[in-house]
Amino acid sequence: MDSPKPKMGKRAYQLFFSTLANETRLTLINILRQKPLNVTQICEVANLEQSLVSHHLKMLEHHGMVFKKKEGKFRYYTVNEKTIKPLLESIDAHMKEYCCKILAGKR
Amino acid sequence: MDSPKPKMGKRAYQLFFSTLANETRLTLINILRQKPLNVTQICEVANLEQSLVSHHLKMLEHHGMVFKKKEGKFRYYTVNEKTIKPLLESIDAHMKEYCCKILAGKR
DNA sequence: TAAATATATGAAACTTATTTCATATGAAAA
DNA sequence: TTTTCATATGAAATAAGTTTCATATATTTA
Repeated sequence: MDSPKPKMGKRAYQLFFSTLANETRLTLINILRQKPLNVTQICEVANLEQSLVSHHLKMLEHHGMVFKKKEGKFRYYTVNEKTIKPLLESIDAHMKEYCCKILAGKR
Repeated sequence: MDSPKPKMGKRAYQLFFSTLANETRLTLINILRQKPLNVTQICEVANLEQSLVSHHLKMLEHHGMVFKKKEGKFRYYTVNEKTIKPLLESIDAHMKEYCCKILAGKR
């Protein structure tokens, strides 16, 4: 007996996807996938303003997609590999088939 | 040698996530997960206005997440199980750990 | 302890997405 | 062949999300 109904509320999914549905946040995630960095470093690498980066990191952290570690006056952020890796793999698989079609219409 | 860099452009991911980052579209996907339905039927089940549903189905189809099949004057929509199933599984796994935290702050 | 550095945050300005409404198109039924 | 039913679509109205700016807080260094 397989249940086609979702186990979590729609709202939870919606928040999850919304968190990733933003180019700035995806940039941050990809930067952090290489290695942990503090806010200032992230700003440099991403070439983005500090307050913008902080706002987005906060959201990512709040949704469990990155972790924050205090170190003196610095805050080091790391990506939640456990979530992000399999997720991006699922999506890559989908993209392989539909990416062109998707990107064609937009911009 | 494992590449931590993504294979697809950020933009593609962003579009992918945006497509799912909407409660109405998630509703439609969940309805279609049970079985294919035409637009009128979807409207009834979801209790949503026809034009709203059509707008969203169009986007879902455009992004390869549902398929459309003509049948007389009806248009039957089916969910792309191949994409949606593993995707939602990844997310459920993440949710199991972070859902409470996430939902606590919002609403 | 005053100045400097790192990060966070609230709110306004701005941008993008969603919904609604009116109407168009296309197929089938009368 | 007109009417009805099913679906689609453009555009205005509305809502939600993002960025910026000014400033607050916290930690170190001088």
